[in-house]
Amino acid sequence: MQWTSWCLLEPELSLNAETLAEILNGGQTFRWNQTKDGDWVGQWSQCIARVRLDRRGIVEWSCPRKLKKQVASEIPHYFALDINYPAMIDQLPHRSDDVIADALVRWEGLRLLRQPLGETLLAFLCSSTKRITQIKIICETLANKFGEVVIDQYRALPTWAVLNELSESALRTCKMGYRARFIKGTANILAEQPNYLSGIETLSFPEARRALIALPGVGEKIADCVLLFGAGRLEAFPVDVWMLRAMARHYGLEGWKPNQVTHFGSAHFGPYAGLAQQYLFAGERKG
DNA sequence: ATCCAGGTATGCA
DNA sequence: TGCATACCTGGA
Repeated sequence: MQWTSWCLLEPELSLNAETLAEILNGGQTFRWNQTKDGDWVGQWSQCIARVRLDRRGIVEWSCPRKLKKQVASEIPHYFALDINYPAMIDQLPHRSDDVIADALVRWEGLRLLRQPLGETLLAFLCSSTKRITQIKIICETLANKFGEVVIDQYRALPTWAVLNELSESALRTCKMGYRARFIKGTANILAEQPNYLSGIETLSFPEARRALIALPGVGEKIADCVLLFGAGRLEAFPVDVWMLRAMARHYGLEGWKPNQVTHFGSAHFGPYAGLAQQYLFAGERKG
């Protein structure tokens, strides 16, 4: 396959290799893999792209020639280059909170990708009690078995319409176990209510969260992940076991329940709590 | 080998 | 409302 030459992402994104790995392979997306030269290759919707750092630590990208037009127009949105990160980061309580202040330095340049809502929902429905590597394998298997070819061996994740045509046992061949029932149930609802997902974008945060939780297999944690990673709702503060550990350690919240921690997070970090969550999460995984 | 994982739904106090 | 327990199974 023919790839375009490398170009800089604009406006420029400056970060170190560890932070780039955290963005692409830290658990917000499951569709990026590192090649032997250290480049990253990833997919979202009908896009395929490569990403790497230049000598100065600035992110550059390339894509299959045939997709140049589409990827060029979508990649700025995907990497949220139109979002004013310095302004958002400045609204986090870094002046009074050394934990977040340190994390902002340690993971400078960390950001939330803006992923397609349907794909984000699918990936996180597969995520319960699974490690990142396993979630990636499930997504890859789903794409390989049931996804549409984009180019050559690259296949997109199956659409919800396609998923709705599959049997639970067909889904189980993708190594997802009991999660197949949830995907089947959700696919059924989305097929009967074609505007369900797009409608979520128009709802207030609490309403959107409730609408997601109404889907089988979606609880509070997955709903918050879908809102944060797939709907640009930066006030979402997903709390999983990692975040429970991080918040217990840094803020003395030993023994708190997940929804108590969610409440603490939004009260303490404010409208961009999800961004703070991402910084703390990176630190908890990597120390 | 065998154990457990980035949760959710369900049933029972 | 709150807390156990089952649910699948691949990969560490």
